[in-house]
Amino acid sequence: MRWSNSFIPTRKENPREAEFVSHRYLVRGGFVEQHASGVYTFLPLGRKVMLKIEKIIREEMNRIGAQEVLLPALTSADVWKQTGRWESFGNDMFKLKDRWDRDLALAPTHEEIMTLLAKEHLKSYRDLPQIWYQIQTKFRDEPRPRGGILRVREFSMKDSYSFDATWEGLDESYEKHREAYLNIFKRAGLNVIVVKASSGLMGGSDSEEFMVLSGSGEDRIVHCKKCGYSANVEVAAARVGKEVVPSKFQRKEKVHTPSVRTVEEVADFLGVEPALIVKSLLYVTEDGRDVLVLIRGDYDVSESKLANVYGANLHLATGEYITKKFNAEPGFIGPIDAEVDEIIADESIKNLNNFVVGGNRNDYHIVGVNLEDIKITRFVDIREVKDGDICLECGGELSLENAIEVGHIFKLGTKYSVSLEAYFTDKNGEKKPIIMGSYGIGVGRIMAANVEVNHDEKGIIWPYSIAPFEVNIIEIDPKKTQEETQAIYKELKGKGFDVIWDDRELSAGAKFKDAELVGFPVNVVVSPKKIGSGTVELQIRKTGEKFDVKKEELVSKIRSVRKEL
RNA sequence: CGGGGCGUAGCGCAGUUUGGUUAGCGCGCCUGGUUCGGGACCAGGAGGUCGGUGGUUCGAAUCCACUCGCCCCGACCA
Repeated sequence: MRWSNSFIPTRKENPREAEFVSHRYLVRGGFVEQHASGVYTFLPLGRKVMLKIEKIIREEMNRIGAQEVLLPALTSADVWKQTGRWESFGNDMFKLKDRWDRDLALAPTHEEIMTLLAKEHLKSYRDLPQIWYQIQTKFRDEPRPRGGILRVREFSMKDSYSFDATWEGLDESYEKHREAYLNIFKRAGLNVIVVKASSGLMGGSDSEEFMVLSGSGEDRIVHCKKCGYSANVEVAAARVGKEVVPSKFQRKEKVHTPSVRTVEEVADFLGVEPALIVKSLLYVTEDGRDVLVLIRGDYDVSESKLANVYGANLHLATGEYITKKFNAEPGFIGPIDAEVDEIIADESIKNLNNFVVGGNRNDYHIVGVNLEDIKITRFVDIREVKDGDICLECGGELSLENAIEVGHIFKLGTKYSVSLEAYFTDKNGEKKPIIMGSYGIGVGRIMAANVEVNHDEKGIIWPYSIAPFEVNIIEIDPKKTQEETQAIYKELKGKGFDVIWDDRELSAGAKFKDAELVGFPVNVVVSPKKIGSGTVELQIRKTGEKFDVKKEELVSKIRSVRKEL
């Protein structure tokens, strides 16, 4: 491809709205352009990168015996209603009506549609196992799109689904995907860590996420440097890190604490550490039961963990509700004599003695309280892990880091096959629900995460495998070296390199800047001076190395150097 | 949904506080010429319903109301 004939609209300046590195560079490099909030156009370079990522994905999926299909994006509402996700997705799903006033949805994922296909055709244990996948556009009406292409409302996703007759079979399909995913991310130039995750709206038992560590990520993951334990903070478990100094309160008594509400204020006022305060939070379950949740003052409740105990639709009670129920404002409520349906406690308060709780009366707290003073129904782990907590596996110290989720795999089990009645007949003639898994990769996320991780102040540094072009020929003075450059271009093309030839009538500096911004891994500089003696210059984007190479050795040199890129 | 910020030429911005002739600057674009190893130079040129609607005023990019769009933070942690 000659650059002079290409559509590569690079820009010198950052777009006004772009704050994330990947957003800035992908727009400035002419890869993508914004159409609306969370909706992007892919320009030729962006499209090329996406296709290269897809090629890697297809190769690795095919390698585990998966077969590619393409399901509709425009779907009828019925299936979603059958599995309950018409409601549970709620506003996250783009819903529309056709001219007959029938409900339709733009699919945010495809468990339902894929299960229907399986139901239709997988009737016998002899038909199993199967793995089907597609690479397709998904639509999710995100409450807040973010970071350019990192969180969008229309995006390309590789999703696959496994269908097995046995639980062992599911384990195998899951393992195959896990391996394939590790290969895919590695080949696409990403270091991922696999973390235990919450399965959320997908349902099912086990799930793991593939995470790329990056400050721009919106997920928080817990990581143990000693043993490698990793989990999304939504599900991570740990031992409390900091022990509490013995309490100075020797007996239980009510203390006047005027206008002292938050844990920090109470701790300050009483002259104790926040860990000695037991926070009381009132939650209301889906069926309207009041649950008082107790947790050590220096910790936060993890609502995703709580949701795993009580179901997704649990919510924190409003201030008015609390005031009405307790006759005390939030900030002064506590577990002693509380009239609620259940009191549960996080394990963090198990070893506390003579601690402080709200007095269930405005401007009062109770000090010197012990566990036997409270009617706790059960202890559960509902605490969000903090930096410095202790690893349950090895006793090492845990740290929290931000990460971008690029893949997620689920053992779904029979949730969808049961609700959509996808049964097969086993060896003994018995009808059984197909056992399923579902597995997703965000194609655009791979692209964006790559830029977040691989860049410098000059621009993007693409890994060789997914670069928009592998080699860029920078011609310093197009009028003087046309024939020689064309010969080099043809040779590289002939040897199978994906190469672009920057033949534009621009100053050398401008071409270098563009090359660095767009991020070609290998640049070949052809100048009148050097070509006379039969040499060209090679520039390696990743290392910044520059060195002269004889024309005849160019191909072999690039071949040897690309292995490192 | 709550909070904050922004919308002026293709892109990035100034001008808005304190209303006043033809709305500026840089980059990009077009024409001609000179250049050609780090975003070249000279000369000439094109390009704007100042997000939209309504209002105040002799007069609105500027003031008021409504509205559309975009970005960032947060979404009840007592």
